[in-house]
Amino acid sequence: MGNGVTDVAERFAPGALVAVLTPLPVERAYDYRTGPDMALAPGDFVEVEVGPNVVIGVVWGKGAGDADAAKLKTVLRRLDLPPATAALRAFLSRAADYTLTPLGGMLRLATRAPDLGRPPRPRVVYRPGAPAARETSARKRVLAALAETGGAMSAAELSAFAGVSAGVVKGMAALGALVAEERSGGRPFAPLDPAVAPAALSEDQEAAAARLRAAVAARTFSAILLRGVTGSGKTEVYLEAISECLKQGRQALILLPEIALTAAFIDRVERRFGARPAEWHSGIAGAERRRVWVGVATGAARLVVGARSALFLPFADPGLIVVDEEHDGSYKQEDGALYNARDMAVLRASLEGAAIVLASATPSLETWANAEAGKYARVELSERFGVAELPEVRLLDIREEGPPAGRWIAPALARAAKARIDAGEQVLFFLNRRGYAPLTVCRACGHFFECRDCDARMVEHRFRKRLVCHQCGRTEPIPTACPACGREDRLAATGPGVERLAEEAEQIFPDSRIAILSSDIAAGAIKEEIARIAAGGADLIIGTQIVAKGHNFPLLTLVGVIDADLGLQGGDLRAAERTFQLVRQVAGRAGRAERPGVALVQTAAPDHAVMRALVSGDAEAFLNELAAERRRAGAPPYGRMAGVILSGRNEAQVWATAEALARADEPLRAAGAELFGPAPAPIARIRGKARVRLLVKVAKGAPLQAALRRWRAAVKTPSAVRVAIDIDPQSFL
DNA sequence: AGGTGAGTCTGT
DNA sequence: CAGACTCACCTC
Repeated sequence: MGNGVTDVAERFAPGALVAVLTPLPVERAYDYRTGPDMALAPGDFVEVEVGPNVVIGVVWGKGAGDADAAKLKTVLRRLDLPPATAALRAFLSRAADYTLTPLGGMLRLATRAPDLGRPPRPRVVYRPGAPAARETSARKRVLAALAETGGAMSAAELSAFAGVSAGVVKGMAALGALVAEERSGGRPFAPLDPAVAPAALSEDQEAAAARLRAAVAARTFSAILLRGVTGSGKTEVYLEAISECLKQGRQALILLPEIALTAAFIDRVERRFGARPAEWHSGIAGAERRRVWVGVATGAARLVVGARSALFLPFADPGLIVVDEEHDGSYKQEDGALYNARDMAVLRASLEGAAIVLASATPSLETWANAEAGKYARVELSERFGVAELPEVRLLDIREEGPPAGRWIAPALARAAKARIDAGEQVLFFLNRRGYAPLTVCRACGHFFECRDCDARMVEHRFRKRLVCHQCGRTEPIPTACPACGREDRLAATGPGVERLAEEAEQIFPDSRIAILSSDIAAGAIKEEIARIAAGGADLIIGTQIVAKGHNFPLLTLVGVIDADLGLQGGDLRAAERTFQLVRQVAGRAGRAERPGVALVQTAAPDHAVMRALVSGDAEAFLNELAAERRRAGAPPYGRMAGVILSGRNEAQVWATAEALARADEPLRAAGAELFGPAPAPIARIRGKARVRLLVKVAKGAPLQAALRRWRAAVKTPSAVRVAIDIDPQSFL
């Protein structure tokens, strides 16, 4: 296979040389000797020493035999965990090759759970024992709870389920009315039952569901773009595919772009399948994290709902991966390795022989192009389920009918909003800017506040009474006097943020209930706040892009996009695409119930292709236009790119390194690639580190990674300068 | 990642 | 010229 992954069932006898991969940032597996009384096979989890530390490892195959025999150590022990499957090992290898990440770093992503080397603590569960002397009502409830769930439960589960105190359970155990029993393994995963609440599907949805079911039933790799406008019921449709996958006895994974969405989504799965799926993201920690990891590996956990890191879980036999909101930028991020979870999900599905569903109302150009090229099947949901049309989108040219200076709500928008609120409906003002104002200037001397550590302005957050850097999160109090000229009370907020917008809205709509939704709200409180608003707890919602993602507000009929041009600035390759996706998604929040929705989009560029596409609603034409443009420019997905960001504390050294890399570009030219730069990165300094970027561009199909690897190996770069290579960059920040 | 041993800066 | 501190290097 060329990636060092062995398919044949090799066994390694005591004393044999085995290659063991550890979750350290190293490129390859190291050789160890199999311990006495130890038989190992590829994929086995083991414990080994690396230097002075004991770490977890995976038997990757036969030892290479190239290490100094005197240095060879012996595998300490084989761990009692299900072995890493050949498919998982192949996935880690291929993902490492693709993203230019050390192989060990990929294994680290796949073993991010605590105490994998320790055997799990046995669980004490209770079952009914001898009849109790006195049958109190609390005791009856405990026994009824056991009868109802048909099994044994831990003390904590039992008291919660029966609604009694822990003391009741303890007392019954002491009397012998409950018998304690030790069980190995953690709390079991409740079985998901497809028959609990089958969805009532429209004809359109049923046709789509049938195609997804067939893809899952085929038990081979296939990729499907599931496209449906907001409100078309995509989720119900792909839950049918999940249902089929569960019937096939295979596991399924649903990836969501944000943790904030998982809680509500899990409730929804519970309603459909009668039990909660396993949940995986950075907020799941400790014993629960371990339980899910092991459950996924043994196959006990049948369905996982999680953030991008869930893609690296050690599934025993996955049959379906769903990437919801596949166009979402948060699938591409740095957590140890730079990877796009959507692309890696396709790779994993192909290696696992699984189906993959990429769901979106506004697919990314990459996915759309793959569907156009016939690589992905295309399943469309055209109707909005039980709803009127997609909201009508109208542009408000703020150059002609804009608000007065220092104000952001145009009179026409204010009038429309007032009419809706008076009719008892909800209105949403969307502004993708947190805080009060993006810029604070001294009117006396022109001084403005910049972050000490970043090339970025400090943003005023008036509610918190702080200036905040949105790059590094640093905060400082808002001074009353200008630190440059010392004049008092001359500092002026410039430009809009959601907080300032709320202030303006309060003046226009003094009798309305206004709610702000932004990521500044604590993660735990967001779910309740959304529920409160959805139930009619506010007349006017003012929100950042957090409102664009998957929340339903049934009373909402008017969306006002305050500054549609915001995302178009900065000359980013995907600016137009992202603006279209975001505004369209936000607009789609309006008009869920029988009332049709309207979106009023404030722009100073009404002739821009994005704005025209938003009005016409013709996404297909817009994508065709974008595709033609990218094809001409040889840009992704019709050409390939890699972004290279160099960063370090010493600016001169960072530049010198970038220039040295730029001079040594023969390996790149040999592969037909072009190198651009060095240039200062758009954010030239973050957390005190200077940032310089290079860009590598090559025709589609050229060996980009191999060329990059040769290039990097040819230039010796100082370790004080970090060189991050981003394959298929999403943005150039 | 995390430890080590060499190289380097600071203060005498 | 000693002692602390930073940083490149290695891990089978």
